[in-house]
Formats: sequence, C-alpha cells, structure tokens
Amino acid sequence: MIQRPKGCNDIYGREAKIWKYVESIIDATMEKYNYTYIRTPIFESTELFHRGIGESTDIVTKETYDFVDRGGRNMTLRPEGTAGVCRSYVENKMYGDPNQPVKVYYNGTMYRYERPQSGRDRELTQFGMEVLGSDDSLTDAEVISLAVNIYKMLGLKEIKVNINSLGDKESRDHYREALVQYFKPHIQDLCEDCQARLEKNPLRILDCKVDKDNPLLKNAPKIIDYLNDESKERFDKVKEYLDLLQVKYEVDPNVVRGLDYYNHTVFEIEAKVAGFGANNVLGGGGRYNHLCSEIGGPETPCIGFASGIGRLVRALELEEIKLPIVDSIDLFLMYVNEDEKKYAAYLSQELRMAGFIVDTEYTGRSLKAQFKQADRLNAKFIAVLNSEDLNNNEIKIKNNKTKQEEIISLDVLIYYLDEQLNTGVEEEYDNFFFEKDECHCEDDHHDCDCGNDCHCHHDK
RNA sequence: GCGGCGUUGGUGAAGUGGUUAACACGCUGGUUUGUGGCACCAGUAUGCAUGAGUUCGAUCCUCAUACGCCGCCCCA
Repeated sequence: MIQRPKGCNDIYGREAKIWKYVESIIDATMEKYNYTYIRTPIFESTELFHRGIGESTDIVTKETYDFVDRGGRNMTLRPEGTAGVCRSYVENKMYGDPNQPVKVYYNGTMYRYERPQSGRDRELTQFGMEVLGSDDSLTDAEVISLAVNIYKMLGLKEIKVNINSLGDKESRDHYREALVQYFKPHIQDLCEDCQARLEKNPLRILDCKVDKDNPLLKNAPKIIDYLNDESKERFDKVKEYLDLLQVKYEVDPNVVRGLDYYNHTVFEIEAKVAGFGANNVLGGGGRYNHLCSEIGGPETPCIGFASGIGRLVRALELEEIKLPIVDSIDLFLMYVNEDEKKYAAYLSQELRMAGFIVDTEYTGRSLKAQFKQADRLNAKFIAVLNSEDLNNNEIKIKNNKTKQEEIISLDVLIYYLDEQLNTGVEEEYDNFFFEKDECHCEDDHHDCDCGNDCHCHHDK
C-alpha cells in the first residue's frame, strides 16, 4: 500500500470542517483589521531563505526541503511565510505604494524536514500577518492583539502571551557578549547542548529545558538591562499600547526566537490547556527591520506573526470548544424505482439551486437502509418519493425531528421548506458556542472564588 | 540527525510457530413484498504494514524498510 509521506496529514470529514471554520474566522478578523490576503509561491529560490532566515539557523541548515528543478535552479519549499512576503513586497515595489504600511495576511502550507512528533509535522499549515513599512510601536501592539483576538474569536481561553525585546543590533551584540562572559567560567556546569550553544547562539541557553532549574540561568544577565535607551523606550511604548488594548502579557526574557531576522519586539503565544505536549507554542513573531534590505530591497521596518493551524485546532479540541459546524442536511430524498430515482435527481438539483442542502441515495440501498442513511446525514426533513404522489403533483415530506408527516403540493415545496427550516433557528444557535461564565472579579491578582469556571489571571 | 514504543477487516481490538484469525461496533440482507431507527437471524479479514531471512511450516522468531505515536535537538 502506498502510504502518505512522513509527517504529512490528510484532513477531511469533520476535521476539514473545523479547519474551514477556523480559516473563516481568520479571514473575517483579518479583514476587520484591514489586512489584505496575499498568496506567494510554495517554493522560492533557496537563496531567499538562506539570506532571509539566516545561514546558520537550524531551520536553514538542516530542515529545508531543497531541490534542483529541471532547469538546474536551486529551489526550497518554504519553511515559513515571512521571507516570501518580503520578497514579494520588494519585487513588486510595494514600498512605492503611497498607502503605507502594507498590511497583509497569508494562510498556507510550510515544509520543514524534521522528525514528526506531537504538534510537529513536515507539512504544516500556518496563517500569519505582516505589517511592512512602519516602525511605529502601535503596529507591534496591533499585531499581537490581532493574534490574540483571533484566538479569542475562536473561543480559546487558555492562552498566554510572552513578550520580550531583543533590542537593536547594538544592544543585542552587547548582551550577547555579556552572556558569553557570564557563562564561560561555568560552562562545565551546563548540559552538552548548552556548551555548544555558547558559541553558536548563547541566547538559547536561557531557554534550555535541561538546565532550566540551574541557578546559573536564573541569575544570568537580562537583555532588558542591556537595551540602549532607544530600544528600551520603544519596548516601553509597545507595552503601553498593549495595556491600552487590554492584552494580557508577561515579559519573558527567555523568548528569543529561532530566526536571525528578528530585532526589538519578539513574542510567543502558548496554549496552556492540559495535555498539549511538548510543543505548546501556538504562534509567534516579532519585528524584523532589516530583512527587506537583506534581500535587496530598501530598509523597511516590519513586524509579523505566524501561527500553526494544526496546533490551533488541537487547542480548540483540548479546550472542548464547541464550534458552529454544520453537520446536517435540509432534506434527504428516498426512492425505490427508476422513475422515482429520476425525479429525485431532478428535484435535488432544483432544491439545491434554490439554496437548500439536499442529498439522495446513490448505492441502491433498501428503503430501510435509506432511512438509516438519512439519520446518519442528520437530515432535517426526509421524503420518500412515490410515483402515485408525484402523478398527483404531490410529495409526502416528513420532519425527521418531530416525525410529523405532511402531503404538500410540489408547487409550494420550496416555500414550505423555507418556512419550516427558518423556524427554530434560534434554538440551533444556542448550541453553537460553549459559553463559560465571565469572571466579574475586580482584581486580577487574587485567588478567584467567584465560583465561575473562569480563567482570569490570578497568581497561582 | 538521536532515542523509546508501536503497526492485526470500515472501526475498537483479542490471539497463536501448525488445518476454519476471538469478541464488539459498524455495514449489507432477511424476518417485515414501499415509512426506518427496537428485536432476532444471516453475511461481512484467502488476511495480521512492506520485503527478505530462520523453519517441514511464520500474523507470531530475526533483520531491513516504510509509516504512526512520544521525547531530544530545534521549532508553529
């Protein structure tokens, strides 16, 4: 049997409906923030990722799907979305558009050659947004709040926003040097990986899982103390705007991100729901003011965010959030003989074009089995076509919930269905969202005893 | 790239070096000749991821490969 490629998934059935719903919320929310949709190629020249993401990053050195095309060109399946968007911004001279900044969002598959595990696939779907052409801290705050609001619109409650600032190049170099100086005398106390990190990327040591309880890490220099005045000022401004937008966050000096192009604001949003596994970051992003110039465009200040849809769907499942997924049909048409079948085919089309969700029988089932099929499809109405009725221009239609059956004229069928299906809509909407009681506590920092199943930020 | 565990019908799974691979759900048909969901009866894997090997004989033992799950590195 031919199996699917390692780390890739087929998404179908109910899960596909969840994905489509999630994507519809993303589209709708992005639209409200006036981000426009952008589609860029799934593969780009290898050079773009090497220059953009960074030669020495793991993602480029060992995780890309590279290939040489038939014309001998070096190509790479995109491992992330930002580099392609920047390339498009530069190549299409969007910087010349008077309408700045350019605010775009994307949603597509990315590819990373990694060993699959919980929350990590080789083909993954990410949505993300980028603001290109503004250095204003308000864009930093807006991108973070937009991300949070998408999660909120989907009903997620158990999320946590961690932010940090890497400062500008000067601050970062300064800090890097300080870290190396600090760790060097104690290097033998750290795990093997960290010893390697000291030269390669000392910032990563702070995020080590093995050494996370080592007091050495706790007392390490903090980047905040190494930010120059300008960097510090802008970080304060970002926090001020976040407070204004009522985004709850924590400053986490360990958020450093894996891609070279970030500076100043970096952030991650994690799922806090139990059972998520090792990879609990739903999304992350940051500011990248030098990427565009790095790939041959003008120096352009930018900020962006990307989030894995697979992980997001998983978080929704673990939080048991009920989504408005339509898994019912309006009418199932049943028949026994060929004439009735033909009429079923004809009538199905008429009703579908009139706006109803209609299905019928295609596998030659017995009438009894057709009833079961109608139930499996969650048909709101069912009708057994009967030659005699049809000759009288009538149809016998049954409400599959109340079991009430009526004989009506075929001439009024559309109006009948329309009327019947529109009653009880409210009742249906009641089931859409799994509403939890809102917390009305005044103080966020206390042990909540309001009795609600709420998730306000107390000190735990 | 490194490590651990796994893979048996449509599904959940039991099981054994030796003729017919449990059980349950589901599905199909019948009892009931065109208004069902219950009940009862019957049918439903020439097959145990793939390929080699050991053996008189392999789903079972060995090896390799593929894929899955979980962790590490790293990352969404």
